Amino acid sequence: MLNDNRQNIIKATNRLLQTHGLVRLTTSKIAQEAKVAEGLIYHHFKDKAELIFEVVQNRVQEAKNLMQNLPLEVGKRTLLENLENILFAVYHAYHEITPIIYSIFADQHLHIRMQEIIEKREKGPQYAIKGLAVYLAAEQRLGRLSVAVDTPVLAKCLWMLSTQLAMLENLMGNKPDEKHVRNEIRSYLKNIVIGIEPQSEQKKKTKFKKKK
Amino acid sequence: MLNDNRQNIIKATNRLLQTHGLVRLTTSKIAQEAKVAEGLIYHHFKDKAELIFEVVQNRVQEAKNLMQNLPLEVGKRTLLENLENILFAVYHAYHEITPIIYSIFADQHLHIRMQEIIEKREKGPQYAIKGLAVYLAAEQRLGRLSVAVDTPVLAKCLWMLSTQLAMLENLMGNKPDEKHVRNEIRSYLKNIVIGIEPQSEQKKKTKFKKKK
Amino acid sequence: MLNDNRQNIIKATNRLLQTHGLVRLTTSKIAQEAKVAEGLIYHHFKDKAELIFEVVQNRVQEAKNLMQNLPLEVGKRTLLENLENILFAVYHAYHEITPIIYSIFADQHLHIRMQEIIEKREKGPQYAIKGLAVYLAAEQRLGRLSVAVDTPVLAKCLWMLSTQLAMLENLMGNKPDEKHVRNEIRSYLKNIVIGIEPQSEQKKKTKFKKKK
Amino acid sequence: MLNDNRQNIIKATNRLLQTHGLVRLTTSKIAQEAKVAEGLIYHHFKDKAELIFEVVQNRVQEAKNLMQNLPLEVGKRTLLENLENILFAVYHAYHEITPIIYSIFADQHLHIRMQEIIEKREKGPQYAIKGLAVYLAAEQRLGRLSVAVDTPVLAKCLWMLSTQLAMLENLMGNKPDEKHVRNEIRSYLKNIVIGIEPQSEQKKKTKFKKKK
DNA sequence: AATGAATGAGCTTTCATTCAT
DNA sequence: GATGAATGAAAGCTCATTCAT
Repeated sequence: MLNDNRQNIIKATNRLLQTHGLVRLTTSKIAQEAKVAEGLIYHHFKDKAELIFEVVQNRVQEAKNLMQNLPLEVGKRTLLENLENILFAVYHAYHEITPIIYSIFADQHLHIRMQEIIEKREKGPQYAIKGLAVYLAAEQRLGRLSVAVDTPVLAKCLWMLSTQLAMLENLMGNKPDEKHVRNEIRSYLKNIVIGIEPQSEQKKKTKFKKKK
Repeated sequence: MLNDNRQNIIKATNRLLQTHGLVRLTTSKIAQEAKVAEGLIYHHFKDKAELIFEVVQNRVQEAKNLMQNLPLEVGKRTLLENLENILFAVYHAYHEITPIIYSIFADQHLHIRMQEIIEKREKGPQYAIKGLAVYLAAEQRLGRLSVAVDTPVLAKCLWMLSTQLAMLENLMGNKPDEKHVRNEIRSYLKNIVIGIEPQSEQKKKTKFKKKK
Repeated sequence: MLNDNRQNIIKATNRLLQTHGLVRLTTSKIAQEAKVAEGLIYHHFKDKAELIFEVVQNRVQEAKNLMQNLPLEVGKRTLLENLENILFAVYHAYHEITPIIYSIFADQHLHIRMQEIIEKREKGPQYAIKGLAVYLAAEQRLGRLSVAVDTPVLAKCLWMLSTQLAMLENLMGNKPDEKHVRNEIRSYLKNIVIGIEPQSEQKKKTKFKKKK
Repeated sequence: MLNDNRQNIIKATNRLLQTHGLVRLTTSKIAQEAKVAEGLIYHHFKDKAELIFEVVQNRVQEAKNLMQNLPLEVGKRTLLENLENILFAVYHAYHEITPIIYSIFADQHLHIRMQEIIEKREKGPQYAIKGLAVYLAAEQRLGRLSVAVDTPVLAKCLWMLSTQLAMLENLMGNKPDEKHVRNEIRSYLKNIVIGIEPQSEQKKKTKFKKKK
């Protein structure tokens, strides 16, 4: 309860970062959005930079957490179906977060400070991707994914495609549209991951029967 | 000679955008960097936004031009070698420009203004990718790329991987290191594009029959 | 006490408007005159226009209030003596305010904004004149003013003469000099209002018959 | 021909003063309106103040000239008809000019400079009114105006009413509407000048017969 | 005479931060 | 903890004026 207002301020800042961006984000707007007095911000945070930093950090952590809750159903359904669902989840995890995380590029100070954290606290993408790599390795062990595949690299590529899609959609100002996004993802998977499924005759037969 | 100072201002703005970010970009710093009076900025540009806008537009156009000069050696070398060179070129085209473009997320005003232009002047990614798609189609016609591949989609995926790599390197604060980047790209191509080269006749037959 | 500085700013602005004119009125001069920080102006007023606006409105309201406290001694002294005192009071109410109001012609933005308020809040001259018209009607009922007179119109004319006199004195740079002003007013009344006092019965009869 | 541009600048300034006011009048807008280079203004005028001063002075002179071309038809029609026409002409002469002349109040410097001119060159209202006073004296000599009237004072009053009406209409943002203005003027004349016509029986009879 | 790029002082406004309450 | 008035430095921008051409 005592920290109620601290959370209000963080949430208000997050909301404003999302909707209006870092550039015109003022302490007075934050106070207004959080329904507290402007001065209170300085009881809870050293300065505005620290507040923004906390918000961005929260969201980076959040992205990592979301990556750890991917719908990883090892051995179930087809691999492509699973990947589609996973990439869709990744897309969703990043679509909201992207504008805030990328705000970092707008401020060298914030950027440098975040770089340190990313390195020290293992908050970088490589750590967020781990779960996906583990999943792919599991499928590989089950024989549902070609052994020729380097699973951490594939995991990274899939993550990159999903997050870049989220970023492009944001850049275009598009609101998330499930159908459109799923179509995009499916088209990537169809054209890129053609070779990653094991090529032995039996398996292929089994698989494509199921698809029908 | 007449537009000397106009160009000086644009170049100075680009330099500061690169080194200090959008948030710390002030008209007084720009004037100082360009060695002109602050008022002159407003003789050549309606306001600060228009100046930033022109810089971003120039750089986007530059990237687009670079995309049209990709090392597209159809039929020569191996496909993977060619793709590696191409993705490396794309990476280079976007490495410097990425932080600037993403900065725009941080300023709603600029963001909205940019979106309009992107739509009107066909400056979006889709147009930058065209050349790459044409190349892939040519290789496909030569039988060096599986006919199962949808070339525009593959082109988009390769572009997304290259640009997202550029973004990640920026996020980590890494300066462009050819060896490192080429290794990354090669690992992507190896793990992802495994299936896009035409396989031995038997396999292809089996596979494509099933797809139908 | 809480609004102390707000009032200081308003008073300082009024003083500067009076002494230096609208063109030379800067926020920095206002802050200096009010002995506050320049930024405080924007804590209390949306912008400079709103501040000026409030000052003008205050003074217009003041003039209106003064108009409602005219020395209206119905039935006492002679009509001309009363009118002289009234017009002198009107002159005084407007002498200071005239340059400020007329300054507004010089700024289209302020002018348009003022017009809206004048219409909405009934701050125009017509409302200031009401009291004078009521007085004249009272004198008319007492038989001290010709029934041929349209009292609202006469009230308006007397108000116009007084305020225009105030304006001319300002234009000439004359400081208010009671003797001079009273002489002027007396001369107007003598020459213009000759016919408004009821005349001998015969004349009135003749006249009003003819009017019908 | 050589002074063509000088005149263009003066006319452009006058137009802008009329439409947009003194406050936001810039040399760049003037140059644009006059279709000359900004620098040219300083070949023809010492500075911006001198240019504005010349324009205001021109218009004051113009008002004086217009006052000398009033429709003074001595002995013709009825006195009230003549006065109505005269006041209407005065109104017209001042309606356009008023916003520019009163701009003086917005700038103390301009105000002080104009005061000197008004005094030295006899450009003040008193000189503009002369013609009207002469007309009234002529009518007085013809017996069409009571000998009790001090003609210069009456002339001044009539001028004040007309110009104040012009000023009020401007303040309200009303465009000149002949019907409305004539009604106003007529109402002033009816209620104020009741007594200025000679009161002998014969004359009154004659007059009102004619009116019918 | 005419141009318009260039200047720089000064304007209005914004905003992170402080502090008395 | 909480308020919001107050600060003052610095931001974006305007504009009269100059000057090389």
